[in-house]
Amino acid sequence: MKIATWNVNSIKARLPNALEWVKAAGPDVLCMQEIKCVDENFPTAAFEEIGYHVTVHGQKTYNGVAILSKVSPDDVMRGLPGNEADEQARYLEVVIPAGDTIVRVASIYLPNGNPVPGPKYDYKLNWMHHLKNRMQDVLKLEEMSVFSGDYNVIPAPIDVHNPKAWEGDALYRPETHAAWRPLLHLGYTEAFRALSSDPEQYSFWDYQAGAWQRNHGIRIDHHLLSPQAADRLQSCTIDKDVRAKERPSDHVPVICELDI
DNA sequence: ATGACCACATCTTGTGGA
Repeated sequence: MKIATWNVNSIKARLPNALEWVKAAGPDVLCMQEIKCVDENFPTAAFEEIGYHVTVHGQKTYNGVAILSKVSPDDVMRGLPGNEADEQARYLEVVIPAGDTIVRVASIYLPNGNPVPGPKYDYKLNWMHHLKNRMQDVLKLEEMSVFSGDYNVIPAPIDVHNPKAWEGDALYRPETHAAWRPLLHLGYTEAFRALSSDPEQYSFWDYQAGAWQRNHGIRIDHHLLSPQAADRLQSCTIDKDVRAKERPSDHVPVICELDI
């Protein structure tokens, strides 16, 4: 089973690119972030035509997450439990039937958090706390589960072109890492780094300053796997060629393959 | 050395992204 995550930076702006990529890559599940539209405006029919079920948790102008899946999800949850007051659409969880088993998949758009200090950073850390609670509860189910998305966390110096330049940034500060590590300590495996120690592997390049051409990127799009899923992990790849397309998103798809 | 982009809203400019 191939599970992909991709921050598309507006599904309306990215529709031709997204359709082309989904057709070519054929993921079983695609977690999207920053769709930037309400549920009714998501181009559902276009993806149904190429064989996908579409589940959306949208929002006008900002944020918004969706999950495409080749099979119809059994169960859907919008928003993080215990965080019902959150106005921002950043979390969508589904249960995907897979033969005689299931895989739980969440699409995550974790807040950016800049500038620091300030309410946006407080919101980020609070959101990460709610995410940890959910991941802890899901772990108890002892299922294959995959939390995929734009975490807005650069895990380590190897994951950024110029670590010095990011010191103090909400994606890289000590408090952010202190909120990220507990997700792993619960027992989750970050798929890409579990399989590769290669440097200069990024999932985001800024539109500005020729960041793509110079490979000045950061790795912030991740898959966190429960032990049951991690035991089946076959590969995790970054589809960086997508960044060189016409009118690209600033993020590229990251795909993990599970032996299911 | 410096600066460099893109998407959205109902707008020719401000906000947000990372």
